Amino acid sequence: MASTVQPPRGMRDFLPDDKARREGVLAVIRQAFAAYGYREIETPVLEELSRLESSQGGDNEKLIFRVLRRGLDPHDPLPPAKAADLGLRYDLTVPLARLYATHRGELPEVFRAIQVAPVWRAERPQRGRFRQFTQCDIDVLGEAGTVAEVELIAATADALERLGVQGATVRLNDRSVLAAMLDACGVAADQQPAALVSIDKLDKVGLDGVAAELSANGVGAGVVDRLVSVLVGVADAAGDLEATLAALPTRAGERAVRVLAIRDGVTVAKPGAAVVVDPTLVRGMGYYTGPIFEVHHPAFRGGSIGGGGRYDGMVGRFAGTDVPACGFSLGFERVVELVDAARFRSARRQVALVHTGDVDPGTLVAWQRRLIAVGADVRLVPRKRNVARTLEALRREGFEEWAELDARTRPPATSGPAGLDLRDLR
RNA sequence: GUGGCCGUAGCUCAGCUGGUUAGAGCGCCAGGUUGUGGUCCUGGAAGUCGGGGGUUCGAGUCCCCUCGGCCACCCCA
Repeated sequence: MASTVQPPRGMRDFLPDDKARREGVLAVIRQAFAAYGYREIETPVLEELSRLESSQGGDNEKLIFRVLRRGLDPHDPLPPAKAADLGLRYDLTVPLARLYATHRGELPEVFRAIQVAPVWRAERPQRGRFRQFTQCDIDVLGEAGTVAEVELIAATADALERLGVQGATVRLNDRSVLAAMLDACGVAADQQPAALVSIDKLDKVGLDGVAAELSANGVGAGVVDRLVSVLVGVADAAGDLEATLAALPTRAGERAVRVLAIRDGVTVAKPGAAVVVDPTLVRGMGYYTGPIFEVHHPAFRGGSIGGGGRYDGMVGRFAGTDVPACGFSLGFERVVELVDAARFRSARRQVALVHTGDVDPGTLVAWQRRLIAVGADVRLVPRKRNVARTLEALRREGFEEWAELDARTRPPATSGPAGLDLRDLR
């Protein structure tokens, strides 16, 4: 093992190469979003627990890292519920709603926000899943129309396109379609949440698996049969829009108008975009109220690289009056993995000054500053026994040019026109 | 949160059924060699065998606990 000293479980250090790549990807995403008139905001990493916990964050609420109150008496331990009053955010949507409620008067009527920031969930880590990870969110607050959804999807598709990520598909659905579907099949209201979770696993456990889980949850056989036949119909439609709609119960089909409007909108706005209407898409967050969407990529079977939807009820919980809201979140850690190991290197010349140990520090840094002044990034590197190996390592870091300095190298002029000197820069 | 696999020098790994001062390659350092530099030779530094308990005359090797990584589930980005 590398070291016994390690970062906390599920959290990572980023070395220069990783960091450069991540920042490069982030810059592209930010530009793609900013191009649609969105502006970046930032909120504290901590929010009041009561806000994090009452916002229908689904299972994520169980994964909150809680922060102990200050000044607790260690000899008089309180139950966890009373010992903590703040928690690390598990997503960026809840803090955004809070920010909006706090600053509504200072914000435009329709507010478009970018958020690029870490969130925390106390999950069991594995590939593409961490306890601290970065999300890239765009949200539209104050827009009730489907233009919000169309724009969000277009912007997200743009970001992926700019990054050269191929093969991503956006799946679209609407919570009300799901609800109508379950109603029509006779699923009792109190069984619907569990039923949704089961349906969500369709692509993983298959029809039989879903049916078995529904039965296990106490859904009657007749109801399961009806639901399964709907799901079979959807599956047989194989993505064909008309066939998919025809497979739905009438009332559910009627509820699909918004989804269809969004799909049509995206198709008109961005003809190449891969958008698929999928009545079995569920999504875990409880706060979604209408259209929902998710980005899938073959590299993450079963998982998504992003998702979002409309959450018209949440801002009202904080602000008192309802404000329509809709957002899309890209899972940065997963997106980064899909981006070609393209080098996001400095545009400036990267120069190494390989020097012997007998050059005095002032002279060394004077040379360094002279090169900096004419547009290079310059690193001082002590000369070692095997220079060739040193140079190879530098090249891997992006230092393509180098010059050698020893005590006999004449000091640079401290003034006057500076050109990139040490003409034998190699 | 549940289950499985794994954890030996900076890196990649070897250490058979428990037995003397834990090894190799690469890298690193020093000296020499070489057509002033990715060669070769010699020597050297470097390991709490993830951590803690236990079994044993004796544990890197067995048992328990713990930390961390990976995988599946759960769920999600």
